[in-house]
Amino acid sequence: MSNPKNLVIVESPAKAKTIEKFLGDDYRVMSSYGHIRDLKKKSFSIDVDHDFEPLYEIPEDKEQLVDELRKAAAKADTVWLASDEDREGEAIAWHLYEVLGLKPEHTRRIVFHEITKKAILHAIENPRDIDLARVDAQQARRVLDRIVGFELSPVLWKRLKPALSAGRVQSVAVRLIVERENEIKNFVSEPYFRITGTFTDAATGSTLRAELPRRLPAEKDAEEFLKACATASFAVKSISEKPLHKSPAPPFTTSTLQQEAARKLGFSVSQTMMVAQRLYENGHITYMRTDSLNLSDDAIAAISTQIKERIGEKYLHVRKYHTASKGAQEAHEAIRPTYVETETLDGATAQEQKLYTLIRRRAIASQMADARIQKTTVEIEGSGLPYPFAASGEVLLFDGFLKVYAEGHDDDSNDADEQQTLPALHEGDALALGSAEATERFTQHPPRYTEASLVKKMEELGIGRPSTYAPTISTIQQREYIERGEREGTPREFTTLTLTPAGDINREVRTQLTGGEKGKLIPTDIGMIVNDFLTEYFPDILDYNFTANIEEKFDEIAHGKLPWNKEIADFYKFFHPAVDSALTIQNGPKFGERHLGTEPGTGAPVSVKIGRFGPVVQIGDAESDEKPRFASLLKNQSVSTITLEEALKLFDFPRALGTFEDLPVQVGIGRFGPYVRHDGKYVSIPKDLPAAEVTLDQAIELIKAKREAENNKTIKTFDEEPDLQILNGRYGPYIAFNKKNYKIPRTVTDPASLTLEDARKIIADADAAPAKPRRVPKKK
DNA sequence: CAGTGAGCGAGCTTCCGCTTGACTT
Repeated sequence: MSNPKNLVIVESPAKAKTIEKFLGDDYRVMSSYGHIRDLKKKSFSIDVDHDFEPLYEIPEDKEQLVDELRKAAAKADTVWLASDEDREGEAIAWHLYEVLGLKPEHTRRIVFHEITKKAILHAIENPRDIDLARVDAQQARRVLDRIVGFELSPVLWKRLKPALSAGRVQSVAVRLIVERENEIKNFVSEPYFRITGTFTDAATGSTLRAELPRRLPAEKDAEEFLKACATASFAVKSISEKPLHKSPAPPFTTSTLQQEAARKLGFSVSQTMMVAQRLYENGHITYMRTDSLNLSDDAIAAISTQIKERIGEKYLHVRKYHTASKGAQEAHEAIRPTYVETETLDGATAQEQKLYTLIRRRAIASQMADARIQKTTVEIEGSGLPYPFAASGEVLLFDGFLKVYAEGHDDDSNDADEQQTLPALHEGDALALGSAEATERFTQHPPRYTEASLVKKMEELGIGRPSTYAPTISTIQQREYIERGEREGTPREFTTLTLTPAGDINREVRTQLTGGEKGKLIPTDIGMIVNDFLTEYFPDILDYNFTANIEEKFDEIAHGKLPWNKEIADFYKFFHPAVDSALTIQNGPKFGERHLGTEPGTGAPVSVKIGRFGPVVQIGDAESDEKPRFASLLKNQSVSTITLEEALKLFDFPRALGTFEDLPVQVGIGRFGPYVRHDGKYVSIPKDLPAAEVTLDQAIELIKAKREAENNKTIKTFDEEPDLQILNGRYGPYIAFNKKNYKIPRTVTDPASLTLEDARKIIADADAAPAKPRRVPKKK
């Protein structure tokens, strides 16, 4: 192997591979894989008494890498530190410099914001020194986060429950979700009526839909209005036309990619990042953790060619986008395809192809012309009616960027009026009413956050970075501060009034599903109580503007106007005393504890609070002679809403119901919720059946159903291979073998017909298939 | 995904931001 004179170090190995191609044999390109040194993992590692000096260490899993970098650096004449130009990148360069023992005369710091040959060569010709002020800003950021995290978390352990956590970013994310939930709880939904009608142009016979722009508050108003419609004569009162321009959205950043992939592809935030990572590693897209909207000149040129050749010259409109989001550091480009002309990826999974197509179309659309739309609004007046109807229609004059890409919307309301094309009309034209209907609607509470809309909000507030959005969301779920909702929605009745041709009102009550919570983020009891605690004792840290304000200080540090440890000292002066006072437990109830009353008979106090293992009801107290008794809350119960009656019922378990087949039947509550126990077997009680009210008959039903399922479980076994079974599971038939389960391909219509050879082949194919995508590690 | 089924506990837990593998559940 040749011995290159130059060593270039970048952060990402995929980037290293690309850059190596641009530089000649004289250059070796290696990757640092992000940070190579950090504060010690387990200890506080900040010397508060000596200017907050940080104690750094090389994490164990980085030692080998650092070793290799050291060796390569020793051999090279010049080491080029090419980490990103943001705060973290500058710090990485500095840590490399320190750890590798580099000398100024052999070291160059270079930066580039796009991975093009031109940009790299330009960077090599324009080296600079490490920007120590910027490094200090990073140290301040790092030290502040450690102080906040490692001083706040133990307060929670002591005051609420062990193993909880708090931090500058995660605690604010939880706060957003808790406060939204409180808004929803306090929201009073009010019904109103919306009137729609269809009209026919008396002259031409063409029809149009119109609606009353105002809501009518009560059913009787709606009814009166409809009745008046029956006898009214209608005519066009006015027509207004206005041209609209719609501009394309900028190319993707991490946060907008996560939002669109959620809306259009149904991906979770972490799923999007995993798929994007694969696309990046395979060279299909640029870096996926970015807050930049910038596209390189080369990319714009390639996209322009693509638009001119494939879509048409009049669709081209070159645009430069500038980042508006708070705290953006723009070390990279926006997310775009590396080769925009590539439409279909070879060997990509369906998910990869879908995400790639989304990225590609969005990037292309960002360089396309505005769409032009003619919007027409027609007012329709009815004689004797207090308010006119309005009909609106859109005509697409020029599709522009919409030809390739239209951005998704968050609102899941079904109020969105579909567009129609209006017939040609003139003022004064007489119209005949075809039908008219009043529909009851309800004012909507603000929507719960989804993962993606939470990311959007976090970005607006400047909390978190592209590399941390997905991990933060999984942290607050692992801590059980929030959970993803599972409910499909609850049915709600609404009234419709229809005007009949005879002029009568036809009243009908219908049902719709409302308030679906699938995938929405909902705070748990622990999340709410931790948030109450933190906002009470640490309002400054939980302030939505805390990060934005402190970022201004970091900027001053980065510009050399403020020593970093001075800033940290100022912060610590107010923060640490707050920690001390939050640690002091005053006498009285535990934080978040609610007293529900007393137990009938004994008179012992009954309270509910967060215990060592989560929400728990306690009867009695430690001071009395009787030992207190405990019972955990059920999944659907909450510390804030549980009643004394419900709490007492939890102590009825395990409850004997009687006997079945001469053996006792019991109802108990286990780790996974309520269950029926009989003959050494357990049967889960369905969620919609209150465990406290299960009767013996119901329990026997459940036991029989379980037996039935057991009987149907085995589809086929093989004498030659007893370990291999074809079974019927909750999700259909599957093959069980060696403690592992295998999906049966859809092409097999009758699993019972599978032979041992068939089954073995399915197993072999599954084992040979590429490793399954990594799953988010579960909490231990 | 494919099944589970305590107990209020003695030695732990925790931050944010950079970046990818190496583990078998």
